[in-house]
Amino acid sequence: MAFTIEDVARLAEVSKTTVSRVINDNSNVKSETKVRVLGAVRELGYTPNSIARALRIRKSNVVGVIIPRGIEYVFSDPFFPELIKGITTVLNLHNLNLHLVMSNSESEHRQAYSNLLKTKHIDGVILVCPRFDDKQYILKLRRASLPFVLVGRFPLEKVNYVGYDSKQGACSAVEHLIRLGYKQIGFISGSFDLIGGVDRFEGYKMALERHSLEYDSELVTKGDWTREGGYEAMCELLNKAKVPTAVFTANDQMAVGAVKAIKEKGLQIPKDMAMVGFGDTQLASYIEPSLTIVKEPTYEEGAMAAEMLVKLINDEEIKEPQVMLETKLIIRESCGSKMAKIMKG
Amino acid sequence: MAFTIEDVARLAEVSKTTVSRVINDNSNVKSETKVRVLGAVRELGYTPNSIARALRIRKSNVVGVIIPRGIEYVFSDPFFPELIKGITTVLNLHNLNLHLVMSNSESEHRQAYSNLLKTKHIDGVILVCPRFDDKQYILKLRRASLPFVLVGRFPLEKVNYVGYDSKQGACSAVEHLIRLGYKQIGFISGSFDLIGGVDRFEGYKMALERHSLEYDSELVTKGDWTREGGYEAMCELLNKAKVPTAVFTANDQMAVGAVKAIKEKGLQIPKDMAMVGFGDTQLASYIEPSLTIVKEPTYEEGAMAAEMLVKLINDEEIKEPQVMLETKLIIRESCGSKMAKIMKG
DNA sequence: TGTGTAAATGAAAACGATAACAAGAAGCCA
DNA sequence: TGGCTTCTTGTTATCGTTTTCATTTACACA
Repeated sequence: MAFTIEDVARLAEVSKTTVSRVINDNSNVKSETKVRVLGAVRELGYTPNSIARALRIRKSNVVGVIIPRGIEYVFSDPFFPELIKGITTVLNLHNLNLHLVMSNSESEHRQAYSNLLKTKHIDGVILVCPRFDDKQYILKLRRASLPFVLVGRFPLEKVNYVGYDSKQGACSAVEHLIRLGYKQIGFISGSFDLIGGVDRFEGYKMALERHSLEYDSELVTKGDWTREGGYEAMCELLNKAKVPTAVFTANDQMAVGAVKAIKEKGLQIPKDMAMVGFGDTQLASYIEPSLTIVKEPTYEEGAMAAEMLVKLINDEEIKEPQVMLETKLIIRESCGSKMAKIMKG
Repeated sequence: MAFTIEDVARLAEVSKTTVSRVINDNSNVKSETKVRVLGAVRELGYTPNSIARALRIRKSNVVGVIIPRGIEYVFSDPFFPELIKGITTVLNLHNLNLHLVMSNSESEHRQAYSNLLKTKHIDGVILVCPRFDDKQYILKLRRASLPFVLVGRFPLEKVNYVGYDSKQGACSAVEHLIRLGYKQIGFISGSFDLIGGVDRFEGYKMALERHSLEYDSELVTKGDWTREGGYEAMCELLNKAKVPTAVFTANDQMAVGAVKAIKEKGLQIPKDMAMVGFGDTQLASYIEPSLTIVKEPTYEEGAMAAEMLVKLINDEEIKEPQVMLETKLIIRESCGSKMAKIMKG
């Protein structure tokens, strides 16, 4: 069996308390004793039992990360790994462990939540990509007075989150098209159960408004974040009386589907139809033509969310409880902007 | 503060022991008492403190999943999410929690391991994609007599793993090309610090041998799993005196890079150069032409590894400690096999 | 009615650590 | 030397469960 603090104490001929002191704060222990204790620790290969410690100090050094059910369709490409990497990097720095909760159905999701709240073995929670209907769960977290941070903006007072400015990002994408001279700009939206879906739509409208272009619902189709959805949405747009000359899609997956539809129709990108996507998938840079996109700061989101949670757990003050990161427009071939640049120059 | 078993006991006017019995095994409790206890549990919204329980029963219901350092380059696309999904689905079924360890450097990796082994708060470990030099850690796990399962084949006696047959998969890819009539088949390998890198190379050679084609080192270049590496490796192949008419790449990322090199050279796929990749990335299906690939059974790997670990933890017998899953050849456009099929028919 | 067995319950110990408190040793100053 | 403070150490309680063991109650049977 593994050795306990008692074994160390016996070997070093001191009390458990002294051993504990040496291991933890080192306060007021004669250096001679300290040496003896550390020697015993080394000799036995002792490490504290983290569970016993967690029970006593009421702190487990574990944070839960909840990935919502059925979220795969948003997890285009490197989102998930990137986010987790951002989170773990920070957690590792603080010697915190990551407890990953991934649920594949609504009922699993509900159960995961209540387990997390009730079993009391978690110091805090990071909730990834909350949907509107996660509000109930978020309120539960709050009532349980468990520190938590959302990854993704959420429209609730005084809730801590790290998000990126989807609306602004979408707006900049559309403005990019407008600057290039496009006027009939279509939009393939995502679903509206995700905050990002709504924000991107608003960003689209904001850009139009800023440049005094009229919003025309004929140019807008609702997608569902998937490639197939993007394909169908684009087909729909192409069959309308008023066909856009440029399209902004709410994510990359749909953009890829849309590209397929455009090509099948015999149209060329960007000559006949310019495109901007949203996301940070490899896909976007590898299809032909490579897609101009609005890039999400995924790694940073994860890292900052983790940092914020660490502060919450340590009862430090949060200066900025609602962080909005900037998106970045990555210009590639799908808008013909290189040509445009030459024209400008 | 949260309620404890003592509060429930007081409310139900029984002892803690009885409450514990009701919650756990239900043995020998009068149904009348049981009702009273359950009522108290509900009234207080009591759930057991999992840490206290873990301390007492020496079982935490947590399994660690270790993702090696610097592995991103192997994590083409949906590998990581798919694998984790496979793992969590099974763990959820058994009410086990997932503790994710992701290390971004060798030192973090080493530390993560020793933490995991020492802090004794974990019932078992799943180690993803072990590299050859992980052997030391694997031996440590074994010495600690902590149940563990590897995801990915590992050449060590009596070690439990779930892998897929990389060699056979590679072989079938190359045989596919051979069947289509290609004789000068090039190979862009991965690095050899991963077992899969070696296996794929062997599969390549095995296919040649089976069909009495001579192995020619002129047709082989070493890549590094990345797109850039694939690009450069392909350039190298194209500049040799003896240029292959078909190429098998050890993963998709490199295939994509290779495609780029081929196109830049003005060659057409599959007319001038056929291609087969390895992996299960979206990328492969979306570049032009879509890539024929050998698909890894990622979800299944995760699920089966988790199942095996659960059995190990429960001291059940493992009938098959070393599972090799089958890969699947997905035929798309990059080999011109449609034409070939017509010719056959 | 007494006896033996099974069912139902509870008291106390244990899991392995830390915290609160107490107390002895040592140093300082008058 | 006595009294005070500071340093160092140990004893005991505690975190919230489960387990062991003992005890009480219920029931069947002679």
